[in-house]
Amino acid sequence: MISIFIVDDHPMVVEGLKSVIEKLQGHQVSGVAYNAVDAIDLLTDVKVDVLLLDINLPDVSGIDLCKKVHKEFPAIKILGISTFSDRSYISRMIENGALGYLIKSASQEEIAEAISSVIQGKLYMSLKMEHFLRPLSITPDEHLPVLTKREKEVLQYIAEGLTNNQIAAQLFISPSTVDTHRKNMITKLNAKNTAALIRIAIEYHLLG
Amino acid sequence: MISIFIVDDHPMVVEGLKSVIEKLQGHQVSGVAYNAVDAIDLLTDVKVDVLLLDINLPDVSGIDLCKKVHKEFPAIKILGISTFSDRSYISRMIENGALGYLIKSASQEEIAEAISSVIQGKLYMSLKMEHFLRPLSITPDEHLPVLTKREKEVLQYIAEGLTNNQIAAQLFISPSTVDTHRKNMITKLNAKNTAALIRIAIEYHLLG
DNA sequence: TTGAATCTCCCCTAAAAAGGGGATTTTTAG
DNA sequence: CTAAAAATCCCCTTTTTAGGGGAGATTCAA
Repeated sequence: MISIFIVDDHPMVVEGLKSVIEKLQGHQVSGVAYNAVDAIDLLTDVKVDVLLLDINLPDVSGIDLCKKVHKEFPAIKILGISTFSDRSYISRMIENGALGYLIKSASQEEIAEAISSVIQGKLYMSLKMEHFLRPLSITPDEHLPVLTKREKEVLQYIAEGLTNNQIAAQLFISPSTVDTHRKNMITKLNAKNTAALIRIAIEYHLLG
Repeated sequence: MISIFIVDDHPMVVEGLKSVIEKLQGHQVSGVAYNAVDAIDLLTDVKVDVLLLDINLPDVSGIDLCKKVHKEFPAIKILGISTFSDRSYISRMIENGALGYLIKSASQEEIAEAISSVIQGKLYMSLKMEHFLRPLSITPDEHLPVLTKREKEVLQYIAEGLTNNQIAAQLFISPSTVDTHRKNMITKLNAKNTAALIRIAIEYHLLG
């Protein structure tokens, strides 16, 4: 009997997953939690083989919870759940111990397949999602772009519509420096210009 | 017996809603659809009192479907379903005939209450959401900016990083025209420049 | 302590966008 | 049919960004 634990703050999603899983032979839902704190508490008490973990939780981010669970309960196989828009998060969850992810539009078959994959220790990728990630982007070296602290600050102001001069005044640095940061970010994120930079940054959740 | 029809492209959400509704006395799920086209087809055949309609559909936007259903089946009470992030869409759905909305994290009680509210023709607002909308923002005069079809096209290209000249070449129009569209959008969305335009447009879900 | 990353700053020129203005045609909805 | 909305196009000047280049100072981990 495979025990599955669900963490998601949307009761609807939890219900849906539960009803799908309980139709599967040899699977049972051993518990659910609607937030990270409850999840950690409950995981110490019940036997869990597979953890279905939503990426957007009310208290802690799914990424952090993923990390924590992976560290404290290394035997538990983690499957991320998310919507389409969370591409960048997913890679991060995989970097933090998840064995795969499911999109919320997954079919019953996909859910079953995902669970049996991770039980065997295999990586599972939701098919519809795969072509959204660049091929083999699961390799740890190819990852999402990293902006420095200062760059993020500058980015924030750019997104608000400030010019280099105005940002410089805010940060008490030279406009040239702001310009350098802007140019570096455009290069890092492979953007054609500032407008595209903002779009890409938002896609990657780089903007507060 | 109240007949409920569910439109959502996430099977999990559909399952969850279904299982919640079927626990309620005097309610039945008379059908489900995973996209707008199927929804319209099926609605002509079955008796439907309340339509639970997701805002993000794969083919048409929930807004458009809402409009269409409200026009063609005025007797059907429409309840929008969404996640937190879709604030702006919700107001638009209400402008287009929806009687309320539910967030996906709604409890069984809230779902039941929402359905009975709209059956009585009352507006239902998911409590957790209410304070996210500015008070009384349901009034039809206070609304989110509307971009024209052409403007959205131009916006799309801007977000990809094309310049006025490049966009003009794509659309077979003059660069001046593209520039005019850009300026108009900046004015409409009250943005300081193009970078801010992109951010605001994404916030308002104006970008595909 | 040494090298890499980050942050800082400057030069140059060309291109693009911003901020005004006005104006015509085409579409669309009443 | 007609008025409003949308789409088209142009002028002007100034500001900002893009695309190159180089380079010193600091911070931080190996």
